[in-house]
Amino acid sequence: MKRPTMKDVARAAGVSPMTVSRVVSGDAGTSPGTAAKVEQAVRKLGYQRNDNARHLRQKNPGTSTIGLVVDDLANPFYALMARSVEDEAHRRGYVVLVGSTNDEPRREREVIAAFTARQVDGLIIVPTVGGHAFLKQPMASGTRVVCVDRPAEGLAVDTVTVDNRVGARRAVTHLLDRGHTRIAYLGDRREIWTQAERHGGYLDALTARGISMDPDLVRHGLRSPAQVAAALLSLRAVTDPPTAVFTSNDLITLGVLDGLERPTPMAIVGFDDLPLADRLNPPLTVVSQDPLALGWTAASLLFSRIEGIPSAPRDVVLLTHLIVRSSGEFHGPGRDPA
Amino acid sequence: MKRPTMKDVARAAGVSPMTVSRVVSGDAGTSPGTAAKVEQAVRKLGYQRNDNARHLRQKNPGTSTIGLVVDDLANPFYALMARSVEDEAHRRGYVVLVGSTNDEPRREREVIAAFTARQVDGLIIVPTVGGHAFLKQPMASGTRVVCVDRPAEGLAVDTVTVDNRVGARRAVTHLLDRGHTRIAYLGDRREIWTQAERHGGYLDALTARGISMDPDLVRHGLRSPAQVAAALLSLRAVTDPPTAVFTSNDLITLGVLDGLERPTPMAIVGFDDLPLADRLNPPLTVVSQDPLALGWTAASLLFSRIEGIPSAPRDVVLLTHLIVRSSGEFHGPGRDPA
DNA sequence: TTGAAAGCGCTAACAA
DNA sequence: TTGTTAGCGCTTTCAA
Repeated sequence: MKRPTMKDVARAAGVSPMTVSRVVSGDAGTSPGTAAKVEQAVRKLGYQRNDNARHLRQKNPGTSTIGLVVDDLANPFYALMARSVEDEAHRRGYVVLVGSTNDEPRREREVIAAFTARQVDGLIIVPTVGGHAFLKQPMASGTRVVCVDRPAEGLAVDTVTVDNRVGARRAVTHLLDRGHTRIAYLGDRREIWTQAERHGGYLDALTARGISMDPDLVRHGLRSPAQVAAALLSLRAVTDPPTAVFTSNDLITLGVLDGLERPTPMAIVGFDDLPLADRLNPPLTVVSQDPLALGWTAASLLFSRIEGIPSAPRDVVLLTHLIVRSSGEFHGPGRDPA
Repeated sequence: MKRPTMKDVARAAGVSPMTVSRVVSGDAGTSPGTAAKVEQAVRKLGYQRNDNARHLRQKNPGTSTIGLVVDDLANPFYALMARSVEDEAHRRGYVVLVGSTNDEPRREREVIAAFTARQVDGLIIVPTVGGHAFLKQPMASGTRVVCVDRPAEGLAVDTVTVDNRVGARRAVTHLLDRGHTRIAYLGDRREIWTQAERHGGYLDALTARGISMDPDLVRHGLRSPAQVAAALLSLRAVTDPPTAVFTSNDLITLGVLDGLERPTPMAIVGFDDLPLADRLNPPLTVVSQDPLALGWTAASLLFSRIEGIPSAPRDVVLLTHLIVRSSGEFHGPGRDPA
């Protein structure tokens, strides 16, 4: 019932615990004969080394454990990122603790505290909206930190993001090119950095064409399908309603699609690609980013820090792509389904 | 640079390490005055307790860490499950180590070994195809195990699955009811329990109608979009080609949709619901299961075991639902797009 | 090649 | 209320 320890193995093999340690850890300096005896005892008892105890004593620092803290693991975007991080970690012999913050600073702090208490060597985090000075303590005592998707307020660390603003601008410009002038913006909380950036790109595009922003067409803080549905409804009720909408993340795009008849009576371009996007009617035009690349880049950065590579914090910006399908086309009122 | 220890705090506060331990762990028996001194020293040094060391000594066993081992964390289905497990774990003050097996027994063993070496209290696993007797050792030494999505070969543990066979049978029967008699089966490796079950359900449905299975219409082992595309192509080339296809998981459904013109020239019913499934042309009929419920059930089972609740291994079977949209309808050859 | 002693950071058990 | 001693399971260091 209790786990066997090295002492148990030592007794069974008739050697000292130190010899067991050497054999189990593959250190040199044991005769083949003794090694065989020890290995047999290990098998017989079902012994496995306790790595927590090991890391406590071992001079070579580190637990070969990292923590990954995302907004929501169930979001396909973060799921892909997580898989990518995990693959790289596994390749290097690390395991990964994972946690979702739900974008709540309090939960983020709880999760991070639980991870650092377990002596993770590093942390890859998608920071929530609040300040992150609380990370300075663990960093000072050796925990490496990399931010991904968004930068952390008040914290100078390696950060991997995409060109959100450019991507959003491109999306909205695409809509303008198709003849739309009444373009709505639907986004999550603007306190979230990516959302602020994308909203900025929306404004950039309008400004470049000399179109003044109409506050009636902008909705922030959409975090649930119900909120998206409500926003959409209210949008269609304004005088001179929008002919197109730019949606600032995948969940909002999904929400809008759910709230619209088919074929879509409003043009739409969304941030984040979606499976099946090309099989909708009309096929969905999107700004796509590569979550696997984000995850891999963040992991690589983290591991090079853990391995002791110094230098000032780096900012890596990956590129987005506008995938033009056809949901951005302009259709006059009274459009007939094709 | 080095992490401060209790000794450091003790020195800074002018007390013994034991007193620090009591304050930090919220144990009774320290005067408010000393507690305040200690807390101040903790803040000044940025001290955080090393929980690995703590768990090593603490009589109360357990590390408040569990491991979650899935086939592929990037698969939305497992991502949802993971989130659900993580939520329940967080609610109970546990953290979760996560790993993907890619359905490779070797990687599964590596991941599980890395987890047990870190003294996880329990494991929730989606077992790969191989035998799992190797789990008996950790189980004997106290690691609790729950299987989810599929049972583990040669291992009697709590298991949470869905009624795969019934669901598949319902899907195929739905197709038969719509007048199809030439129905193809596209599945992943049949060694995977869920796939064998679903294939069984497919056979059940045919048998119930006295239709004999045509081996030309059955493809196993589809694990990539390319393989699915190839299978689809070869299917359409057989004499008397199928008018409908039953796809045995979400990835295969996606692959088939990608390989088909629009509107779909072949009826299709898939296992697993998909976002946007209802907005396709035609809307996709599916057998849906609830990954959140699977995750939550597995987690609840695991935690009750960890808390010491005994009893013989339990098998929990959750229900699937046929969501009828319209991709199952029968259309003669030469069908005109609507 | 092997083992004994000490100690990693913490807490159980006891003593003051 | 506080501190001392011992020891969790392991590895370092040094001696045999």
